[in-house]
Amino acid sequence: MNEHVFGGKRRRGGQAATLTDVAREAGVGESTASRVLRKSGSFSDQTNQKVLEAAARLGYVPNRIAGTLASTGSKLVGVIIPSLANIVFPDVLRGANSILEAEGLQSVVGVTEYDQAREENLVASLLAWRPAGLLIAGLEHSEHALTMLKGAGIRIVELGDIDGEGIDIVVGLSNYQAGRASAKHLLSRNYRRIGYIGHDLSRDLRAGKRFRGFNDVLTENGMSLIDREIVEAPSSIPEGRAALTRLLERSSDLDAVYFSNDDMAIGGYFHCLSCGIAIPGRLALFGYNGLDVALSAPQPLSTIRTPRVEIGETGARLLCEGGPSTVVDVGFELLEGATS
Amino acid sequence: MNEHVFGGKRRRGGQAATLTDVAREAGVGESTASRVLRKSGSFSDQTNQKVLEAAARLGYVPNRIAGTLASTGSKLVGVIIPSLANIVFPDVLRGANSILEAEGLQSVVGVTEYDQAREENLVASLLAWRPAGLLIAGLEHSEHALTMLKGAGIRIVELGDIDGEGIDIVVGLSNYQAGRASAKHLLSRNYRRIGYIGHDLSRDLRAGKRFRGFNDVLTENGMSLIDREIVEAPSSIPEGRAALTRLLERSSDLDAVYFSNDDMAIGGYFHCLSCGIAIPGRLALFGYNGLDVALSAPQPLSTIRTPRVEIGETGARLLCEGGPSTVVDVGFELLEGATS
DNA sequence: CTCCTTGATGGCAGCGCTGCCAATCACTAT
DNA sequence: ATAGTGATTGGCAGCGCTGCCATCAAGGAG
Repeated sequence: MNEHVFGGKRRRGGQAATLTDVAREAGVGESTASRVLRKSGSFSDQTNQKVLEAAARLGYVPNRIAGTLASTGSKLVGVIIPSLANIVFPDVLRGANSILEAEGLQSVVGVTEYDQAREENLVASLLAWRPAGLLIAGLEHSEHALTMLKGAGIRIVELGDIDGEGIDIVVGLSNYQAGRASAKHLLSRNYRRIGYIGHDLSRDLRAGKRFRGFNDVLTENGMSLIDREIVEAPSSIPEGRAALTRLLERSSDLDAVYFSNDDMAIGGYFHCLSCGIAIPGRLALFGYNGLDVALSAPQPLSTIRTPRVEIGETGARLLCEGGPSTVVDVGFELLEGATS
Repeated sequence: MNEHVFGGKRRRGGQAATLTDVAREAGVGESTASRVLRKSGSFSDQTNQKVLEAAARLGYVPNRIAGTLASTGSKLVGVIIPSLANIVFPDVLRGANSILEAEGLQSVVGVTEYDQAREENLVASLLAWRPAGLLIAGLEHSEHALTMLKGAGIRIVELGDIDGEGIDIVVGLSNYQAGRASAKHLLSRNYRRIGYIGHDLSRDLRAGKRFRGFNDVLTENGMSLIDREIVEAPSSIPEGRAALTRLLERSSDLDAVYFSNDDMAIGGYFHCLSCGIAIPGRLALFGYNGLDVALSAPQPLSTIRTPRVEIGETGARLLCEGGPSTVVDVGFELLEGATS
């Protein structure tokens, strides 16, 4: 009765139709309507049609909140990443999302800005949604976050890094080894006066591991960095450009610079192009990530390609498959570009 | 009793503690425990402490699914964007997320890949979570999606585009006017033999509107495009580079090229650097978006800066504030770079 | 001394749905 | 005719929490 007072399509003034409404409209029981709408169990063609029509007539949108509470386990997956400011984590997210979507799962995204306290809060709020699983970048978490993650009783996938101990599933590559490989490459090309340009290493721990690997190789060969320039900011092309300018003002005799990632390195490359610094003759540049922009430059950047989309995909796939805890090393590829 | 059989911290073999457990452990009623944990209503200091300790002892994580069902309205906000493949939408997402997080809201993200059918599915699945609001890129939606959005009874914010009719709140800029401004700029610099390089216009409708604006200005001035090269793929730097190569093979006498966005334009710029094509003397380039990489290049790209993070922030803020339906034009800025 | 207010608390319905179980029906096997 | 089978259906408890209401003690006002 009242329904028609308000226009016939909705109950009480604009409130959304419920399963009960649909069942009543179709003249069937609640559970029958539920079965039809979820295509589970069995029902006749006639019933199927009646329910579907009723649902369409009422503009019914199922309430997954209620559905999730009533059944077990939600269709949400938490994704916690450090940053959206460059393309690296969007790539990971894209890979993960493509798999999750195909499995009928929805991503709830949190961004930590490389801050462990923020990460801890995000872990708590995402777990409160009782997600089916959680994807989280990196292996280092606060003690409390670790406790929550381990106690959540869901699959936890840690992404991007395998240098350390994981909780459950780990998909990534060795940043330490990537750093080592970069140093070996530069040494094999006979660069000896090497500088480093990096960003906020205390926060971007994976960049720190690369730096350590790089340094270790230098030390093992009786060498050390000539100079370094660390910016207290997230990595970016302008920061990289400014940093190389400063570094070369101090140490003009460097013959190679290792950058914390491709963003910084492309900035450096642009500086060299602007100032007519010959590459790689006068100065070699080496990056990390293998971004499009670095590979398409007039001189492709020497860098390490990381399979970011694949990391997201693999992580999401393992999350869904429910196998045993594992560590997957997706590896990396050193690209001998034209800048070294 | 049984609790201790399984380790004392959790009920029945690993299942998460509930509010009821916490209340029992603290020796208070359910509603009292609920009030303490939400810091709403009144309770004594002593009760406060008892409940908090009990919760910590049990490792209690509130179940927001149940909380949302019991109360009204969730703390989720749906965000629907077309792509994660370049930095544009991550920027918007970043802006939105920063505001939402401060308001205690969580983003549920969906990616359409510029596909309206996919968008429709995403609208349905996100609305099923009964979000507090929905942010969605663009103004063009399928008829069914439109019906769902209008009938959802929540705030809908459409982002990035104001050339068309919105549902509720619209935050963006006029892509059509941006296209016009780009054409006027090139004409004012006396370029006359202009080409266009674009990507998949039937899907990226905002790029299509820019193209239309650009073309309209040419027509109004009795001119038309000399040639165009459209790639059937998402925009990217390598595609832009390849497209300019092809375009110049066909029409070597162009004096300017308008690109569908900065990704494509940077690709073109790299091609010119590689082939020694003088910029802007021999060929002018014009893009769209004002990406970092374009502005930091040796010759800053002539382009239009779009306030992407601000669009996300403003959209999220208006969503939270609950004011009247509005259209916010955030505007754009034409950057006279060094490539025109 | 009674009435009213205030702070603190517990009980319980019910949010909308799913999962279980029982009931019903149309047939088929004995 | 009786029991057995499988497909189809409806009823209802209950997921974990919040919101409302009732309760109770401790004052303060009249």
